[in-house]
Amino acid sequence: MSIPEGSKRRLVLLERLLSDYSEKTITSQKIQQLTGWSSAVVRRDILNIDVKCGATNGYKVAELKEALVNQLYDFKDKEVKCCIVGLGKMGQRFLDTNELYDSPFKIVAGFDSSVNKTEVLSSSFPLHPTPKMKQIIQEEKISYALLTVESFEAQDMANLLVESGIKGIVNYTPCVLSVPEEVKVENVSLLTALYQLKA
Amino acid sequence: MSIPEGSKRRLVLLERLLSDYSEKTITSQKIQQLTGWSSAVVRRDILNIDVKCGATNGYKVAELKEALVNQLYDFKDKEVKCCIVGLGKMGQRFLDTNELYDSPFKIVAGFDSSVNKTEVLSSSFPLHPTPKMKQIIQEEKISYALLTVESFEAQDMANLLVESGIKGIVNYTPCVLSVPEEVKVENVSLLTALYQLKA
DNA sequence: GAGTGTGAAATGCTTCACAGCC
DNA sequence: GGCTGTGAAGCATTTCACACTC
Repeated sequence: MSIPEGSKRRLVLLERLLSDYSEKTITSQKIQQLTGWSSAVVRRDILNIDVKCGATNGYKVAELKEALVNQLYDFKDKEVKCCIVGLGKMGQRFLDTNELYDSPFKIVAGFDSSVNKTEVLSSSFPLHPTPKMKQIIQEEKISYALLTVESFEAQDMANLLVESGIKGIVNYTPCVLSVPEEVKVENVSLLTALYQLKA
Repeated sequence: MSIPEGSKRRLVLLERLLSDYSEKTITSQKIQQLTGWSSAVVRRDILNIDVKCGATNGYKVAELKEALVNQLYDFKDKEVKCCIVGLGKMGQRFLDTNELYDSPFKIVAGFDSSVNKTEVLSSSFPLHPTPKMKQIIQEEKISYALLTVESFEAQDMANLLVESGIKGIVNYTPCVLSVPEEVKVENVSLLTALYQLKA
């Protein structure tokens, strides 16, 4: 049984929400109040994951959260490897980020076409020139990429990532990437986000 | 006539796509190839905006793009004002960004709870302590905010933004924000994006 | 009694298929 | 002839409403 797209999007956010929810239980109405999704939608969404933890007085937060994590994400590997592609200003900010601290995700490599960048910059993980990308992604079994290159090379780098077997791309460029269906893309460029808000 | 949610999301991306498309015309099939949306969906989406520019040999790119911009966004003001809320590491990177260069959006103010930050940091736009936020957002008619504070104060700052009359928030925190229906939120935190990819 | 879990109805979105147009 | 524009059918999601559980 595959979970519908919209439902999945909400469930991921629900998991995020529960991560900093301090009560022991939560009702679908409370979730409605916090998120704006109708309580009926919330109950349907939760029906999509295989859990019975809410027969009365709302859902048990801990159980619900655990079920979400188990069924939404498949974390048999404790560590999910990521890499940065593009070490200009946009990419450099991830060199010493702690945004992923305490999460299953970990940045394990950086790439840039300019050898200058990869040699001069320093970080807690190795930096490589682009020609080594495919080899390293495959050897290290890197799952996801942060695409932080300039627009003009965004699609080329995306192609290279696809060819390397990447599973998903967090797209920091304002470009619309063309990738095969099995590769997922999340568009997070500031410009695109602002256009989405305004529309 | 209000454009459905999913359709709107695609149309914004279509506008982005056309922005760096060099041919004079484009067919729905070509768009399908580039984006993965079926050509029928593309034609339906375009039906939602009021334009007839494709009777043969595909759509005229220039006309289509113009119609998209006109009907998706309401740019009677040439400049759409934005502000940064939170001037820690996450926010500082926007102090000298050129990501919005050549776009209608412009960052015109920054806020932080620490007077230390607002006085020491320098940027091309003024930085203010949080207590002045409401006043300045209203005086300057700021439409959108980039929320780059730490998680623990994310919801409080969101509340303050709502109270100030903000129209939308680009949410760089991994928190799920509770805001009234009329305020839009785009979630672009790295962590949330990675979870969305994995689900 | 309050709130979930879930058939069944209502709605909305996507696909189909084809007439019409350049 | 190729491609759009669009009714109508098909499918998916959301809402409703209520039996059921604690």
